[in-house]
Amino acid sequence: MDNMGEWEQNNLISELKQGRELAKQLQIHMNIPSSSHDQTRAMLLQKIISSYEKSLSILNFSSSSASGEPQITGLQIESPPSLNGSPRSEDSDRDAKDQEPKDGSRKRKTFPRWTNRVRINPVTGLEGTLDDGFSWRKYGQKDILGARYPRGYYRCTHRNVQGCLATKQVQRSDEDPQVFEITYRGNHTCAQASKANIFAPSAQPENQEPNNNSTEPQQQQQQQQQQYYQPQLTQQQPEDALWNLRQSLKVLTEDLEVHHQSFPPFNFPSSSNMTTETQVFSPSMAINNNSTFTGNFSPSFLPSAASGTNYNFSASPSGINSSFQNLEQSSDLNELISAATSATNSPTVGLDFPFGNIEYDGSFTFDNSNSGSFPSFPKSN
DNA sequence: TTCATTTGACCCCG
DNA sequence: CGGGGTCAAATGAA
Repeated sequence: MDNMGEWEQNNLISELKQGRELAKQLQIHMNIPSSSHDQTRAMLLQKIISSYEKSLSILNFSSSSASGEPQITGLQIESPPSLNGSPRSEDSDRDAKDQEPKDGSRKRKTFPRWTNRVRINPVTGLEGTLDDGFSWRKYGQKDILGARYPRGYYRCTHRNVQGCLATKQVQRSDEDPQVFEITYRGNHTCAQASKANIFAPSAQPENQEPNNNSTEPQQQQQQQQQQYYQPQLTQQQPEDALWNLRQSLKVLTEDLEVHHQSFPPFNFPSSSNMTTETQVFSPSMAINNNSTFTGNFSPSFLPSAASGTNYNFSASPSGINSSFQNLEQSSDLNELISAATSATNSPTVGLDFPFGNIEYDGSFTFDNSNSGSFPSFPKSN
């Protein structure tokens, strides 16, 4: 905790520097007309915004947490240990809990968590967003007291292999069935994160295709969707331009994050998210001008987005919408959701999400609860 | 065959 | 003790 301040400071400084650099680059690019540079400009702009957002969020957190809670940011740092060592598999959770006692505080600390609320618009039909571009594997579903819809539990597909402890919970809002609350815990430490974030081609294990830089996200989403709606798709490339944009956007945020995080663990998605969300929609969108995107770029996963990418470009076929509605009515949505959320790798084919577009509600929340202490071990509860 | 989801049981925390 | 979260066997899909 002591370090937190320092850490935050460093992050803040690096964010600001980053923003400055990006602004300079933007300035340079402003003078260059070609369309190809438009993208670059958009990216830079997005990055700059992200940078500011992060900076602000860092400040906010620090001030807010004053009381003693460490910040999310800080927390994140800690988590890595587990990762580094030997990745534990599922069992680890329990074990971890047991083991924790060392420090003295045996609270089970959880990772920082933040919640995004995503709204799906049946009308528009884009999709998206339930997934953040990461591959998630559903490991449970539970009916929650007082909640009409069950909560789905997801963990990173690479947990066992890479020790990625990121998890998320997806719950549909009672009041507004079109709204889903996605709670993320922990950040991705797996290769996905880097991939997703970076759009550089990286060699990746598993299933990615060489073609797209970051295909994963797309793939994932689709897969899920596929299960329910479609047979598999193979990956395809979405519209290049859009695609690039998104990627770039991601990259940006991620980039930033990466910087600070020298440590593995968490990026603060939230931070980026928070601000980002606003940014994302408006500015970036505008910049892009894609009719396609339209709202969809959803912020949904800004948080994770930072890490992942989502893309849903899809031109969604009309069919989806209808299906979506149906689902909605039935309770199938949940399933869909889960599917959506957990993506594995799916190819992108467009469209796929039954849901339609998702919009960011704009709300997201952080839980600092855990911040009180860091667990040596990251598992969530 | 491999991998993901489903689902009931189990465990821990409050 | 109850609820939330996780495990893991069973099942299904590709």
